[in-house]
Amino acid sequence: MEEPGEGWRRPRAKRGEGERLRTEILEAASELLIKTGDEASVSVRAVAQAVGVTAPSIYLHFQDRAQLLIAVCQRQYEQLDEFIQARVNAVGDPLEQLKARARAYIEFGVEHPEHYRVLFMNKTARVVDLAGGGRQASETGFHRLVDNVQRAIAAGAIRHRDTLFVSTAMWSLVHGVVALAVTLPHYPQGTTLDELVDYVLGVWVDGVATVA
Amino acid sequence: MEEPGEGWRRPRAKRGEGERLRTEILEAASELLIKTGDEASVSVRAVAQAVGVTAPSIYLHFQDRAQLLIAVCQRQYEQLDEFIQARVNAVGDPLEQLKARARAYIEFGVEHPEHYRVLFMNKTARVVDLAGGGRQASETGFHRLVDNVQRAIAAGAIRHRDTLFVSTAMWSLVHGVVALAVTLPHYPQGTTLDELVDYVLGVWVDGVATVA
DNA sequence: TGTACATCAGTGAACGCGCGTTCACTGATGTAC
DNA sequence: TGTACATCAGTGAACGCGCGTTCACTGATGTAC
Repeated sequence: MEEPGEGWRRPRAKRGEGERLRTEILEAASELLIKTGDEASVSVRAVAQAVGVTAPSIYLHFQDRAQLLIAVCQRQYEQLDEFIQARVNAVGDPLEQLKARARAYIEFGVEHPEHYRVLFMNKTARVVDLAGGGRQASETGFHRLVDNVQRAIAAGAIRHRDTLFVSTAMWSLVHGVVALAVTLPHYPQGTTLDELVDYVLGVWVDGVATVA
Repeated sequence: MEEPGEGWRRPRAKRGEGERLRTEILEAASELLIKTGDEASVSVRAVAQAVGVTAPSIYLHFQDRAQLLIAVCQRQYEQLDEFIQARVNAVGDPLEQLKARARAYIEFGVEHPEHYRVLFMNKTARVVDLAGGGRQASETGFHRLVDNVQRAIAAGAIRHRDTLFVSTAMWSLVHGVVALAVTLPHYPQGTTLDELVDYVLGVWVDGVATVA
């Protein structure tokens, strides 16, 4: 934070630099989401105050609060995608890639719990809006999984033939782990998350190799 | 509904029948949760209006809004437990019981999506509060699962020895399915939920039999 | 070099809303004598 | 059988709050002549 608390007022941007505020708003909203851990706390007024600007200024760059939140998620979604790809690309074997993908997804979710909530656990999960508006960025995530499953099937590591079907099942599995982890304070009880993930993925790859 | 809309006012209870209002409040709150599909819409005022009473009357029976919501969940939690036990008791084999349990859990969640959200997907999941206040009702659910896993291990259907560990993993699996089902409008894509559940459970019981 | 003007990045005040909660009260119901 | 009284199940009005959003505006920055 360079700004000193409540009364701070951001210096006005030079001409032509109006877009800078947009970025600052997005960053402040994202920070606020992390800090408060609650989507409801990311109000137009709170974001404006964090940036050091009055509330109506937000509307210079976003149509309304909903669009602001979608934009926040768009960014986060892209970061999730990058994070996963970096991990996956470090591995060669399709099945190992699938496991690396799952681990990366879980790690990212656990480390950005409130963003994960907004993206995948909200009543109308933001990932859906993303699929509407910024189709490209949004669909990549799941389709990369589908591709990965495809390669794993081709390599003989997965028996079932419908890639979409297997991908959906696998997403459900990892989502369950993340969703409980970001929700229950004492999860997982009596063990570590890593151990649990090892076990779950172990069971999964074993079963998926033989079940049709 | 016996009451005709907005202007309705519930006749006042006879002396000694004050507790009746408590039940009516709980029922109205539960209905409201289903109808609006949104916890935020279950406001003290909205519940009061649905019952046909003024807002302050709620405070005759509940300390505050949070306690009201907890009580709503308490009821729902008990119903979930009953529903699952009925299904499980219709089966003999421990592993089949485990599958029946999973299916029942998923079915209940999908058919009471908003209650499921409040219980298991909220930021501070209500199941946690329940564990604090009404420990008995709350802990039963998970411990019945642990018992079931224990029996399945004894029967040789599951290899891993730590029952709590395996139970946590299994809960994560089924939670993932329910959580996505109550969140994504087009889930699961290109197939039915039943088919998906069959596959997921098939993979699970296969893997769990051999993986340590 | 000077000045009138357009543009741009915001501001300040206000709107109406629904919320949880408190407080002093009312009026029907039952009870004691 | 009649009446004073306590109790109980609510009511009505008000509190202060934060919210999203709109609207008319201001004043610094750059541009044209």
